[in-house]
Amino acid sequence: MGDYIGAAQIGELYRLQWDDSFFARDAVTVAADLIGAEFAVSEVGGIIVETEAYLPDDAASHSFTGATNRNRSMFGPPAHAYVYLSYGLHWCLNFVCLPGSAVLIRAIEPRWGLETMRERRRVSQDRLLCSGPGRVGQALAIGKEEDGLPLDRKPFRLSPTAKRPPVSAGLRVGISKAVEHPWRFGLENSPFLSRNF
DNA sequence: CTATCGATTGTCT
DNA sequence: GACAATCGATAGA
Repeated sequence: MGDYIGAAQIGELYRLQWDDSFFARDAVTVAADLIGAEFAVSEVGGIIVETEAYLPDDAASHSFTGATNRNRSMFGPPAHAYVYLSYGLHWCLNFVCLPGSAVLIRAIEPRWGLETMRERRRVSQDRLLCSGPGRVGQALAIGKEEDGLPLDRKPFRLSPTAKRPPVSAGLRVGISKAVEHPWRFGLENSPFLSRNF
């Protein structure tokens, strides 16, 4: 537990603390603060460039109607993974924040393990390796086994950036309920976004 | 570039 | 039985 001070209060000298206290906050704030962070699974990964927040009181959230077998880890401790299967095909990764809330990792700028990612993804351009939540799951080999694992230990590596990057905000993608909230965040003008803002 | 559509299966009503 | 926090292919402008 630490003395994390919100980014808004101390500007560029933020993220003094990178532990449970970072995630035990409003998921919308966490989603914005994660842009620019380094993230890897077994040494394969890069820079988080796109996220979305999902809240307990949010009709688009898997947690909206309460705890079930699928969303159990969303109600577990913060700073753990929540992994679900999307459309019966794509494994998607979230970081759990306060109970019933999480941040979906939507895109990563590939930086480490590029060859491994290319073998797993088999796409023509590197910009397509991790530009979408399902693509992130495939490139980083996320599956059911990662559901509920703590983020501060292997196979994960997560670390802050030295300074706050320019962040864009917009509407969340691919949902049919609670569409009006601007809870999607991205690294401004990044070529590795799932789509532009 | 945008629009549309099929794939595929765990989960919940 | 319906639906889904998606993706890739394809057709057309």
